[in-house]
Amino acid sequence: MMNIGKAASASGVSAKMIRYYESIGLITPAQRSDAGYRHYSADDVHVLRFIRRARDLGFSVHDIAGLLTLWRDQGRASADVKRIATAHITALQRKIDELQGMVDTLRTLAEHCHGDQRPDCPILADLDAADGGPAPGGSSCHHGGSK
Amino acid sequence: MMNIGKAASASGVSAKMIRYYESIGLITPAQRSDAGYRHYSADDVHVLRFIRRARDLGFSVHDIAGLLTLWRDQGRASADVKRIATAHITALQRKIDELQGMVDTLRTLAEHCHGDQRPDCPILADLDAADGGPAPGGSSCHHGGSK
DNA sequence: TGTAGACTTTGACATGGTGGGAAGGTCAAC
DNA sequence: GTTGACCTTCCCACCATGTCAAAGTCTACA
Repeated sequence: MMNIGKAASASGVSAKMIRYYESIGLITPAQRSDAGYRHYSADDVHVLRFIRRARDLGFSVHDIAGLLTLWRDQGRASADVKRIATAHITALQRKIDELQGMVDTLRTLAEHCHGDQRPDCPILADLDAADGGPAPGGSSCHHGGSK
Repeated sequence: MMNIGKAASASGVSAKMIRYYESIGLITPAQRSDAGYRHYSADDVHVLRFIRRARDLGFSVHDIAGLLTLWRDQGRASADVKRIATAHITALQRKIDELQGMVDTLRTLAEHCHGDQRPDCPILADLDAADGGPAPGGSSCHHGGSK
C-alpha cells in the first residue's frame, strides 16, 4: 500500500488527477489511513495505468468509464470494446480532417504571402473578405479603426 | 447602426461571443444607446467577420488580437502576418500528428479485434499493459475489481 | 523529545472559448 | 396599454488539468 504521491509516480497519473477521477466516480474511493491519507494497492495503480494509457489515446473520461466497466467484465463481448474504439477513431479522424482543412488553407495563403516589409498580404486579404459579402469601408486592407 | 442581434447574424458571431470579445478587449467597446443597448456599424460587423473567419481557421483569440492590429496597421510588414500564420500552421500540424498517432494505434488494435461475442480483445489488452511494466494481480484481462 | 522537511488533505481559482439561463429593462408593433 | 421580441448584466457549466494556500501528518535525524 502506498500514498497518493507514490501511486501517481507509479502510474503516470498526477495526484491531482487521481483525486479528480475519484471525485467524479471514475475510480472507486481509495482506502484511507486513520489520518485520512489515501492508500493504493498495486491493483489500484494498475487501474490508474489503464486510465493513463486510454487518456494518451485520446479517450474521454466518459469513454474510459465504459472501457473500465468492460475491462472488469469477464463476460464482455469484444464487439462492445470495438464499438467504443471505432467511434473514437471516427471522432478523431473528423477532428484531424477539420484541422487539416485549416492547415491546407493557411499553407496556400502563406505560400502566396511574400513575407517581407511590404504590407500587401493575401492572408489578411482572406480574413478580410473571405465570405465575399459587402466589405464596407474599403475592400481589402486599410482599416484605420472603425470606431 | 444595428443592435447586437443583428450584428451577430450579419457577422456569424453570436451575441454572447461579441460581448465576450468586448469584455476581453479583443474589440473596442460598442457605442451605446441611451438605454444602454450596444450599437454596431457596418464596419464593426466587418471586424467581427474578420474574427469569425480567423476563428474558423483555428487562430486563438490571442493570435487574432495580433492579426487585427496588423490588419489595421497600414504600414505593417507582411512578414509579421506570415510569422503568426506559419507558427499557427506548425501548432496545428503538431496537433494533427498527435491525433494521427492515436488513430494509427487504435486502428491497428481495432483491426486485430474480432469484435464478436468473445471477451478476448487486443484493445483492452493494450490498455491493460501497454507500458510493459509489472501487471500486478493478473497479467492482461480478468480484473474483477481491485478493491 | 523536538524539529525540519517532505508529504497529504481540502478548497478555491484559472485556463479557453462557448453555451445556457435567470432577473429585469427596452422597444416596436398593434 | 399590452404583448412579445429584444437587450442588459451576472452566474454557472463544460473538460481535463494546473497552481496555490492553509493546515494537518508522517519520517528521519539529532
